[in-house]
Amino acid sequence: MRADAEKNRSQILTVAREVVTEHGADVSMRDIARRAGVGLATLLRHFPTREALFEALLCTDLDALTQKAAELERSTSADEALLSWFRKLVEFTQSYRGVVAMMAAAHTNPDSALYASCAAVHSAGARLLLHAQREGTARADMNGDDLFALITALGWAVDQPSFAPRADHLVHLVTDVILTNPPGNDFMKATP
Amino acid sequence: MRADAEKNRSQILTVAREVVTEHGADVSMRDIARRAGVGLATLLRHFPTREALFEALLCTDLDALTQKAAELERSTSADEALLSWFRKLVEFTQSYRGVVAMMAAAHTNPDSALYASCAAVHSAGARLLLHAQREGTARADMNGDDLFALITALGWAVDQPSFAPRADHLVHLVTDVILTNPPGNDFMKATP
DNA sequence: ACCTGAACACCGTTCAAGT
DNA sequence: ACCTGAACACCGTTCAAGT
Repeated sequence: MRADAEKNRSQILTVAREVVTEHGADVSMRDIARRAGVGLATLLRHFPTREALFEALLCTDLDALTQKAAELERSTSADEALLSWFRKLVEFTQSYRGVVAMMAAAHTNPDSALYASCAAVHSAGARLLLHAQREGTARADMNGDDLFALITALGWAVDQPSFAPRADHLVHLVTDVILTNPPGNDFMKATP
Repeated sequence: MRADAEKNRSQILTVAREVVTEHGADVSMRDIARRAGVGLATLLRHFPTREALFEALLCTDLDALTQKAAELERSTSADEALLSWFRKLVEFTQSYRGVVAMMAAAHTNPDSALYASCAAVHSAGARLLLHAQREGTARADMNGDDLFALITALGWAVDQPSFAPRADHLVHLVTDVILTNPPGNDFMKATP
């Protein structure tokens, strides 16, 4: 890549991170190009689609998540690994507003620039689930798709301003359903 | 309202129902106006926003849902009432693609044309939950917001093509978390 | 090679001009 | 009263023209 092209590319990525952090994943590509000081056409040749841009923005974090899954699998018990990875992933979905919806859409069509990363995260989660199921600490009537659906659904809900305040509690509720013997399962005595 | 205006209004509603059923809630207002054979400006004066249009499209069903809650509260046990109303509501969210996201957004801002209906549904659900909690059949550490969040999150997930096939099972998983003593809770023996 | 402005077909909003 | 076409400011896509 030519030097000026490389400079444009990194400039775009830096600015995109700022703009998206501020205005969410649905911000117009034109705005990003404007704030990066390049033509819209230039932005679109570096990143032909919005998802291509986000693939570049997220790949580091997504790779870290798949790696984290393997790491947790080694270091702790299967149920704890699943639980804390679940939390990590939900937390990740909050990195930018609207990014969960994009990932869920990408998960559907293999042509998306985000498809590969999503698939990797998906199977990393499926592994953790399977492991916990073999030990009997995760409920047996679930598969990787269910896990991914619950995580993204949760991420989407927490994305909504009206549900955000209950975020931690909602995570707690949903993780409860996954583990057969959740830690501190004393909700009968708890109060809202 | 003048006779021709009334005719336009009902024509718009009929056509909108068709178009939205086919293309989802995000279809362009222009398309609806086009297929209804009226100018775009006409459509927009009858329904100034997309949400105003949907309020008209959904109000019958939404009213039915709030009424159904009261009906169930009388006719069956608190946990069964909560459970079957939950299912009804999730089912309703599938009436048009993308309608859940709109309702969740409407739930946030009181200026939305859909706000009132959403609030009514919300409090109907909260009542059912409270009733079941008093009997000890629904977990105590939940409130109406959590219930609404779980339902819409589930509706959103089922809206995604990749998660749709697991819809019934996902509903089963999430309802399990709400009831303290779910019916047929034998998931340890079940297989995916 | 790489960048860019402009043309294009779309969107929802607004309003002056028609009946 | 009600309807409508058109102008407007936006969007993402595409491409011929520039360096």
